[in-house]
Amino acid sequence: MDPNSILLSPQPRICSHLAEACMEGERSSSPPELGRDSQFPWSQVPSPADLDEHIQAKRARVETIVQGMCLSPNPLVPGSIQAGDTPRCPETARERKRKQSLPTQQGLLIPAPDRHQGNRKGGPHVREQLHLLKQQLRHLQEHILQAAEPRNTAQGLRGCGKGKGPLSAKQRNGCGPYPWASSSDHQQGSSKDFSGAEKHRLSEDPRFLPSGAPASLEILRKELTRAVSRAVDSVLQKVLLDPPGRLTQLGSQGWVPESRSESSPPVAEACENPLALAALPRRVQLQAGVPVGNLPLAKTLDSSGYPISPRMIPKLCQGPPANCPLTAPSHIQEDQIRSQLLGRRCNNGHWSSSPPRDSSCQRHPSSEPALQPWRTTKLQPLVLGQQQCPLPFTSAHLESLPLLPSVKMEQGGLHAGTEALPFSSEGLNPGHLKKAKLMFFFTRYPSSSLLKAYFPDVQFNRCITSQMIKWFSNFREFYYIQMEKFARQAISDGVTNPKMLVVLRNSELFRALNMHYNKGNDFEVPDCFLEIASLTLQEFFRAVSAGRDSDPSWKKPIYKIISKLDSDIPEIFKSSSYPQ
DNA sequence: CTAACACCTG
DNA sequence: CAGGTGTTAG
Repeated sequence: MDPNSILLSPQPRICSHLAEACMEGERSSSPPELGRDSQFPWSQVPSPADLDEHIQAKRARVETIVQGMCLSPNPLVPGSIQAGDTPRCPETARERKRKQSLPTQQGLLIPAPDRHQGNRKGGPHVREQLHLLKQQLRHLQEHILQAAEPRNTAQGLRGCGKGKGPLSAKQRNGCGPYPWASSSDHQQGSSKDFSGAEKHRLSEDPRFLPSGAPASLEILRKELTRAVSRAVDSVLQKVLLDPPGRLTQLGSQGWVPESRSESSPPVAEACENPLALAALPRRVQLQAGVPVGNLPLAKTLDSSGYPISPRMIPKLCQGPPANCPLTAPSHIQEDQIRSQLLGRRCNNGHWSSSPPRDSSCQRHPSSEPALQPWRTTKLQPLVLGQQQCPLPFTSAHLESLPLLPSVKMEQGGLHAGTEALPFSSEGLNPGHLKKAKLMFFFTRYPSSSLLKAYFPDVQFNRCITSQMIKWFSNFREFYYIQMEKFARQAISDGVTNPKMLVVLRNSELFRALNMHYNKGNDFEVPDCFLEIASLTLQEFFRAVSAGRDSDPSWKKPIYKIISKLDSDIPEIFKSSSYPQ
């Protein structure tokens, strides 16, 4: 058994890049600069003594962690490494400062396969719910209208429905006219009169308010809007989420002996189900940023890789083409070599509502048979189209709903009617934390402005902002610790080629991360995250292998690289009620 | 001075 | 995860 074959690369689904320009702007304008120390003092040589102490301490810490791992078999990839062969577990490891309670409890994962709360019935059921919600909404609407009667009779609200006036424009042209509609929504012909436009007007057009309008009406209106937003969101989420087979393990096939890593066609193929996906409404395809696989990092390896086939740059939904960083050949100052990394940006984010049917499918670009699925080093890049990507459901649409009431009406109580969502009226709640964690899959270094954009229901102030920034800092800490830990583990396991280190969904590392950021697995971790994770792991591996870790600041270069790999976050996250 | 980051602790 | 600390940079 070749110790080098670890974690084989999953055929990443293509990530879509439908990004929203807005985010782009923010990000680019204020790239996550690792704090102020962008210069990476690693060049400065600390005093020996000092350095030693420092390193010792850190190493001890990591080793402690690693040691913990030693207790659990097959740290990297289940099956790839024998339980017993973790050769050297640092004997020096003491110093259990952090209680890194790495679960390792695979027990938790076991139930995963079947664990989806049976929401797979995305079809009729959901449709019904939606229909119902619509009716209710209509009733409410009528009530409101009656209240406001005096004024808007003239406008004839009824009629405005068809004029998808204002909103239609906003409705993400290109993404389909039914922004908030679920796949099944279209069909409901009748319900159509109650289009987003109508709702939009109702909630936004001030003209509908009786001039002298009782404040209560205003409040009612907002509440209604909000409730509707949430309702729609939740329904959509049900449809979109439905992760029936996520996480199903690939089993030991997760990795493949190096020897065949490049060419042998995976036997386990089996899964391409474009059809299923095709059925989805607007599949949003994605793109993937640049393959991470061959990051030639220090080696200048092939340049083959970024094949971003032009076809891929489709203008998918919203995103102004401009952002398709796919081709980004950016050359970065110092890390010219790693430039490729930087250019990539993946945005996909999908809840892959996973292919309705065979969920357990391993992602393989079915349409691109030519690519060798196993290629650990070349993460299958862009195979375009990809029905693979199960429809991320460009929330773009949704966003318009939930955000309608941009009005920051979080004036204290008043959300009486809505029990469910814990939307905040102040401060951060668990829901926000959860959302932040999921966002971490896309962005490791969110700017405060980005956070503000994605947490519309939060009233930011210094404290809140700091707290959220702190969250991400903590997320990163955990992330990097894991990376270092696994990188060292790989080294001790005899891995020599960093390219062999790829984070797969069935790897221990992935589990650890997923457990931390996505407990419950109710979210499908985007492939781009796996790529970033793989890359991070490789970087740590290289650094440690090269003995760079003797430098007190050896991680900074890695941080810098990673900080540039944030992806765009799916629009749905902008919904204040997102994770529900 | 502040924001943001990393690192350490509890 | 929150606190605390030290650092950097604007």
